[in-house]
Amino acid sequence: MISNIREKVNRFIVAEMVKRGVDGIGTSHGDIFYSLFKSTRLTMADIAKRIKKDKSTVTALVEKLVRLGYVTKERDIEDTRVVYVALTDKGQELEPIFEQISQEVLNLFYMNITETEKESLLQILKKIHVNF
Amino acid sequence: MISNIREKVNRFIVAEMVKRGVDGIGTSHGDIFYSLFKSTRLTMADIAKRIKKDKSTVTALVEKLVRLGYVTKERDIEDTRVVYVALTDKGQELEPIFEQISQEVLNLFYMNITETEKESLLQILKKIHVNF
DNA sequence: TGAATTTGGTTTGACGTCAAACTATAATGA
DNA sequence: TCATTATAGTTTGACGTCAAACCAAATTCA
Repeated sequence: MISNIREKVNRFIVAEMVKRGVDGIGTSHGDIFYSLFKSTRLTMADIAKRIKKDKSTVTALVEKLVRLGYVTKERDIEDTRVVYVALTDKGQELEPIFEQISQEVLNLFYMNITETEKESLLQILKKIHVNF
Repeated sequence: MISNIREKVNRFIVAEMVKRGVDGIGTSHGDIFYSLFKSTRLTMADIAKRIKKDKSTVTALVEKLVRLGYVTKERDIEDTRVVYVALTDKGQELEPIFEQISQEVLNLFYMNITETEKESLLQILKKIHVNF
């Protein structure tokens, strides 16, 4: 059921994005956006850590965002190994849309769920999470 | 958190299988095994429906199980379009191992979770599930 | 200083996944 | 009967994902 919920939520999010004209990006790209909304610029390693994906995965994900014009990559001058990723204007523009979808997802997610159930759920999931 | 739990559970399962000498198969293959433990033989479409994956995905998954010697494919004689998938002896042998891992996962999953919490969790997740 | 090690990223290969196009066979209906 | 439509699977192409190998630059330390 957990797998199923996750799957459905992901599909829902992607569908909502498409509905708002944001096509070709998935929830992992969304995670990168969220990180960048909070930080203006991040290194590849930073992103990998925050979105909990392998660094090689991040290379591919960011590459796509660059291709779509949402972010830019720039090498650090001091340490030429590191690459900074930052949002373009086009990328920035997605923030309100993401915020909107995020709210929508949460509302739908907790629809018909009482506040105490919500608390309870979080508590239990947290326990399960540490079990593994 | 839900994504995270799912991910961790999957990893745990795969690791347990490797630990028991079952290497190279993932949880989706596991789903196919479970279906076949219950049904002796299934068509590709049957499997797709049960494990909720695209039929082309099933083609690939089953192909791998064939390659590893766990299942066989056989065309129906009456309707030559349909293909039956069935476990080999080597495949059958995995049943107890799967059962064992399944128990282990459940135990770990619900560790430190009371029976009422468990009930509650199921109830809430079910609600969320229908929300989407 | 110069070699060894560490660190940041990319490349490559494998794989699960889906959607769309395709093939082949069955079933339907005019 | 034969053309149309439906059904079962496979193929192909794209993509996210990881691990391992790799490259290049920085750091450490002998």
